[in-house]
Amino acid sequence: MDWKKIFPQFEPGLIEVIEKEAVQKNFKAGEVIMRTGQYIKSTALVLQGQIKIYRENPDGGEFLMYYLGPGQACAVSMICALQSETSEIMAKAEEDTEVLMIPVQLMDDLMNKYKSWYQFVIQTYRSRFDELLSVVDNIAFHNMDERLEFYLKRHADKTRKKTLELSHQQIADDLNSSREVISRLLKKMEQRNLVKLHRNMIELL
Amino acid sequence: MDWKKIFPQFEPGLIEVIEKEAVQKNFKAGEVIMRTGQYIKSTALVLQGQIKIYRENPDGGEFLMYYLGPGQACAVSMICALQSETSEIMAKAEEDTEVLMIPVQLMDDLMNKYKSWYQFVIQTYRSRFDELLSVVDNIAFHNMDERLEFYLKRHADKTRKKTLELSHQQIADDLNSSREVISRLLKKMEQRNLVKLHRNMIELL
DNA sequence: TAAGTGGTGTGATTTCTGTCACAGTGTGAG
DNA sequence: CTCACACTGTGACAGAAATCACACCACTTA
Repeated sequence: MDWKKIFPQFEPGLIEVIEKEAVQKNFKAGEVIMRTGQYIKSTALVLQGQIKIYRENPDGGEFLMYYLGPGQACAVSMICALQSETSEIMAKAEEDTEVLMIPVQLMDDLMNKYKSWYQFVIQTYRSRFDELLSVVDNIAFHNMDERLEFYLKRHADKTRKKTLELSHQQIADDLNSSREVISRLLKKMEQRNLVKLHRNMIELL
Repeated sequence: MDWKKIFPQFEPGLIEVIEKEAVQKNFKAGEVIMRTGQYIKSTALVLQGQIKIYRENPDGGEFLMYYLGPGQACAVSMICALQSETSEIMAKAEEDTEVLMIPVQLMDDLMNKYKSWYQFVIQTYRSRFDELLSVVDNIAFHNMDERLEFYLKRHADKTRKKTLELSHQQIADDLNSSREVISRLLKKMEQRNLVKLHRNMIELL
């Protein structure tokens, strides 16, 4: 896998260090990559696939915030002042996924030595921040029907498919809602000719 | 006003630049400091007072995300790749407030030259990010009664007063709810002996 | 083929929230 | 003092969403 093509902005020295220190890991679709509360040992650069980033509630719920695709990275793990910080978020593979794991001990050094890394971190933090702002918009200002439409469109975008292989229960979990509510809203969308419903599959029109 | 005491971590060279280039501004309580969509011309360092940061909805609503106090800074304005970016948020003075305005043109330069500035930016971004995560928690997992309690406690913390000078309408606006709902929930809190209600004032017990 | 499992459709009910309506009540301006 | 106005309390109602209950269907496995 030629990961250098996915991060073309990285400078030669940086590439060398990553080549030496980073480890590639693969995850199957559905696998949990990072749990809430777990110690952060490395930063993940996504090479292939899609990762979903969740916020978890102590008493049971989970809530999908955003996706990470090829060329993107987990913002939270890039700036760990302490070595012993724990994760505020949960990450799950949406598709089969390849990531490059870089030990957090290197972060400070990379930031100081490699301008291209520094810019990557800054840009990552900024775009994740903006994404969080739209998440807040979504739940603060919109009802479940609009949030569902947004969810389906985004999922189609990220997976580059118009037929979404999702059960109503999975959608309800991601939106922190309940299966019945989602089923009913989807039926309404079908009546408005926005989607066509099948078993374990939703077709966007 | 001796702002250097509020940012003791800044190194001498950085202090010199800020001294030369920054402008101090004062805002009265209630005044809007930055509007959504406005061009960002400078980054604000808070010296005194409290600033509330809002997310706005195109059709009317606003939603309080977090506060900025002395020693803190607006994360969004610190990393402006382009000179011509517009603000994604709205900022309003909660109390009478003093801020130091640093032109955004200097940002790149400061980041490269002054390690203490660089660390300040990184740390600012990180804490604002964490704060946004708890905002998401709040609205994704909690009902209005819990959100109201959180709101009151935080307001008391930030203003360092146990008697909050707020009308029910103001609270409703900050929570993107309605006055009647807040009135009723406050009454319930009063019955549970959590607060005592007065005109334009809420006493925390 | 029969039984079991997970996914889906749908009604009934309840809780939470937003909206409308309106009545008091404290405060400040004139 | 009195009038206007903003703030507060409350009832009635509507809609959104969660929950419970149950029927039905598609697919797998024995």
